[in-house]
Amino acid sequence: MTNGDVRIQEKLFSSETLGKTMNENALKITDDLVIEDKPDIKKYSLDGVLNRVILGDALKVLKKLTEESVDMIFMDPPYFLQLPNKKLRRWTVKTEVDAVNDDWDKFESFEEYDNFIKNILTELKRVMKPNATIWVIATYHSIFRIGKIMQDLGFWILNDVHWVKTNPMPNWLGVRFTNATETLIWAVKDKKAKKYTFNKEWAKKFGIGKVGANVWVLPICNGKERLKDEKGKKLHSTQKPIELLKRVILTSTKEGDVILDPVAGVGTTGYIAKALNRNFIMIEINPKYVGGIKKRFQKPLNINLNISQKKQRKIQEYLNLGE
Amino acid sequence: MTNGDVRIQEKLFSSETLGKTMNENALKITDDLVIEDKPDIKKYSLDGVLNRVILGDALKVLKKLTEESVDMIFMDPPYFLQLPNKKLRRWTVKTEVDAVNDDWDKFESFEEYDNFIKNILTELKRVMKPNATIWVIATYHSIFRIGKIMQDLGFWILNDVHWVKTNPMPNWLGVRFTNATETLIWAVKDKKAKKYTFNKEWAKKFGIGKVGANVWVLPICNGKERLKDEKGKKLHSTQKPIELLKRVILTSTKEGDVILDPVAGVGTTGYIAKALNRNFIMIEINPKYVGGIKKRFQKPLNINLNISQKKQRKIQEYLNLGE
DNA sequence: CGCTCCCATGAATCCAAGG
DNA sequence: TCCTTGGATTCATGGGAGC
Repeated sequence: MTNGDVRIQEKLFSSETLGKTMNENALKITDDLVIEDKPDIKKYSLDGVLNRVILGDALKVLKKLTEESVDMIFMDPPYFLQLPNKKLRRWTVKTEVDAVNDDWDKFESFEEYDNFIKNILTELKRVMKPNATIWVIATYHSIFRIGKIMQDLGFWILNDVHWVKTNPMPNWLGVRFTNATETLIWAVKDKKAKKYTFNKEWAKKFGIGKVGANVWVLPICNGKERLKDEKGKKLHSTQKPIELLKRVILTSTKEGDVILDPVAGVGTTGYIAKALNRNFIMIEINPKYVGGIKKRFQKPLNINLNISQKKQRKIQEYLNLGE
Repeated sequence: MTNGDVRIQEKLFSSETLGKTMNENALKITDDLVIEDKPDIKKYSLDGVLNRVILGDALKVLKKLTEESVDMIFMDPPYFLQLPNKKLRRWTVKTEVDAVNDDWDKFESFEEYDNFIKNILTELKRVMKPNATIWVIATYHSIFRIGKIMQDLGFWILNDVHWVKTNPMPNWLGVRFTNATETLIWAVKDKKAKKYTFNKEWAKKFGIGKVGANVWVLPICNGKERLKDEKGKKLHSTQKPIELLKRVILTSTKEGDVILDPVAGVGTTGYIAKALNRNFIMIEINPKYVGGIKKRFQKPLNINLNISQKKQRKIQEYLNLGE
């Protein structure tokens, strides 16, 4: 452990570690980690984008990627939160749009959102190898639309995996159940796809029960793991936990695989991919987030492969029913 | 407890009981419990169908029901499982999995399925009171389509509630995560609907954690609770657990409310509704299932309102992580 | 009657190879 | 594409036989 290393010590998830940090090559990557997409670039070779972050529009960049070139995709798209104050938070930019007519706006917004998802998924399907798999995560605000679009595009759903948060924001008003879950859809390109990667042993370790169930219990991203800006504010509003990506990657990829994240945010996917000896391709349009990724990649990471006894106790405690 | 009573003693869900069984009136209901729908019937009054099972096609019957007349709807539609033709064999005991193979779950295409769901939901929305709520349950095979259609029809989703089964059938070939969940969508008619019924105390009791989370852990329906035909085979391939309906009804209705189940199956919804002093309207097209309902209603039921210590231990045990 | 052992079974989009 | 068959992957639960 060299000076300046800031190892992410997930207190709740530490017992044994992989014993491998990102190697020198991985660290050198930071020099030319980012590629800026430009209109005059017509096509990207796989080698040209491997272990790179492409600063640019997801859809535009995806169209330039090589077909059947990636082994796994993780996508964490905008969630399309419709806020109750009659304003919509759009996924494109952080502007608030007045809802003049609720019905009209709802229809417009759904259609716009659906098209965005459909277009991205269409390109993602194109760049997937025949036996690649894809993960998409969202909450109930949009996961149903996404799943339906995926089925319509011919994706064959393998599982819905439910992330149960041990520390959700309680619903203080008491007007509905506390929303403590996010849903991940895991799918292959089409019904015929066989021999995709599925590491049963990891799945059994992560899922509750003894059968490797489609339910993962883990906390949201906070503490040292959470990236902050210069003002100490969180850099990204929905940064995903390392543990989540660890599970996704370990259950569905092999070492050396190519993992694509088209809406990378602060780059958790690529960061964990690298630490687990996978390759990544990330796309992100927001320079602020890309800056966060660059900073992040300067620091190696130990991934704790096992879940500690202490964490197990914490989770059990959380899951306790009744009084 | 009179002679001949067969009380369902859910061993795992007994500690305190409601102390009320279905009363004499409820039992008398069995005499004229079933109404057969006919083309010459143009309209049903609310009184005429209250606490009755209508033998007929869901869509046709729904069109004849009074608008804005029900407080809550529970729908358990076909899931469109699309199971493969070849049966799955257990290699140890040389038996085959008796998977769902009912005609009612067969559709030609997603389009046909979508239309089926959309048409029913449209009528359901019509008969809902302004502040009524609706529950729809399904698995990943179709829940995404259903949710998307609901949103498009203007339903406003309050929660997705995840039923985690303590005893799912394992994915023993190890090609995907064991599918241990079903998803319930809980929604109001539209975004404007307020003051719908939500009993926070029950929600907190049922959901895992201390915040009333949207995750319910309970076993599938089996044992004495499971209805059998004369050959001892399960009467309905997808009978829902009493405990599930108990939770749905207690969290989202008041005593005296009208609960509609348009695809009633063997009538768990109405049966539990009655035991909890609610009113029901059920629609079911299959005479075999309606026969099951009639038989079922001849026996009173105690609902155990609390979850026993023993069951709590069992659930915790199931949820234990790691080895 | 109680206990143990055995077996059946559950909303399952669960295999691969060869004819 | 359909069907058969070899091979070697599964857990919680409850009923019933047997002791």
